[in-house]
Amino acid sequence: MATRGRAVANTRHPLSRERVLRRAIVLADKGGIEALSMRKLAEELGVEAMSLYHYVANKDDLLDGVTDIVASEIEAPSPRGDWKSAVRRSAISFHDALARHPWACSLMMSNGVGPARLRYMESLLQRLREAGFSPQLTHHAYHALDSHIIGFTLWAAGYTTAMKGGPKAAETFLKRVPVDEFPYFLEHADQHMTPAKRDGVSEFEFGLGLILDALEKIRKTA
Amino acid sequence: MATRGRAVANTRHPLSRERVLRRAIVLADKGGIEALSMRKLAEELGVEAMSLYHYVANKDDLLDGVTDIVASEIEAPSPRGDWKSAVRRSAISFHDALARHPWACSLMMSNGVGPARLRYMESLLQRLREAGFSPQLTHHAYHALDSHIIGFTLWAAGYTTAMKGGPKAAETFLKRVPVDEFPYFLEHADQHMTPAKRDGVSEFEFGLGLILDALEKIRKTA
DNA sequence: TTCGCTGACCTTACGGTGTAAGATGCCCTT
DNA sequence: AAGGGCATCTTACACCGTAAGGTCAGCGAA
Repeated sequence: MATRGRAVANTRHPLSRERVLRRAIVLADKGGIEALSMRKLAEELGVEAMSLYHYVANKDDLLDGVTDIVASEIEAPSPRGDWKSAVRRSAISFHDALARHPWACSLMMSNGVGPARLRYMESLLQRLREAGFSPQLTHHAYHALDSHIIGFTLWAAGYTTAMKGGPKAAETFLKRVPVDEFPYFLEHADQHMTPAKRDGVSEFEFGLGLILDALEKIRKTA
Repeated sequence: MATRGRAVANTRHPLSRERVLRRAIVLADKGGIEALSMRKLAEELGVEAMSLYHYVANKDDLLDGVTDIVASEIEAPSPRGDWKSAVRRSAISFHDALARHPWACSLMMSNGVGPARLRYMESLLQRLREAGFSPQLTHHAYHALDSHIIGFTLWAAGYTTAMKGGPKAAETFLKRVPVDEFPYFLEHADQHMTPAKRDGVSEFEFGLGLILDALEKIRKTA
């Protein structure tokens, strides 16, 4: 074997933290966060597991790294235009980034904030303050928005993975629920299965609009 | 050894699914969800790991079980009084249950809905419908509330675990953030560290009130 | 009484995980 | 040519979930 057992790919395309993190994202996107192990990631890179430890301190560090890359995909709110549509656009881009990488939802919460996340937070807080929100109201607005974005997307991630394997699994579950005992639950589930029974607005954007409108009202009366 | 190697505790207090699940909750409350392993749980019960498989099908089944026990701690909205305070009370009790068992947040999302969760959902949906919400608005209201409750509590869980080991770790992190570059972030962090700089309302209840008020407004105009 | 069944519990084993410690050997500088 | 740095590999350990099958107390039937 060339270079006597040393992985050949590395000589043409050496490893780097960037490359390790990128590949980790690909792996997690493909098979979920539980499919991302040091050994599998190393194999994907044509390398042994322990070699990765020259680029990440440990697995937590790796997770911090990929989480911040996902955070870097969030679009900061534009400083121009009205605050509501700027914040709405940014929130939707946050939601989209998490929808692309569903495994990142819980990491966003549990892990520390990296540089990209920090920049996003700063830009959102600044946009709110400059729109005339008080420090206290900004504080509360930030948390209301963050909770909604991550909470909703986490729900959506669980929902879509539960729907994997065709809708037949879901149907057989629903068949088991007695109609006379849980009519409203079944009505709710039905609205999920047949989009025609909902209005056009997505669940995410409805809740987002709710929060933005309520904030606007408070801002004006204050 | 009495009974020739068989664990002695069991003869006085035999195992049962209930007992297994209860102990699992105690273990998770103490050391987080990652401290809950089949082997440690078995040891806690004075038994070998494989014995647990007579009471749970596998670890997922165990997690489903404990999740539904947490769900059973949620207080259903009262059918009396105005819908807003009934739903608020119920949402707060949901938040409290998750605060008692922070590890349950993500399980609530990823795992299937058990009987207790089903009853909670039904009671909330019913309360909304009977307050005059249309099926569509009920659908959206449910998701807005759920997202806020779970999203916020998940954030709080991560925040408090990050604060473990005293506030000195957080302080040294904040010291590293340049004041001139991230003034609004630091203002926000400061509001977390010194409660006096916030108003009296908790972040959770503020966002909850926002959503409830906005829903009430829509309900009345519709 | 004794047989045999049942079912609760245990033993062993396998393939997976993260990672500590140290060996190896290429490349660059001197 | 000698030597050092450093990227990579090897080996090893403790832990994980769980498949397969063994053991034995207690009980009902003969």
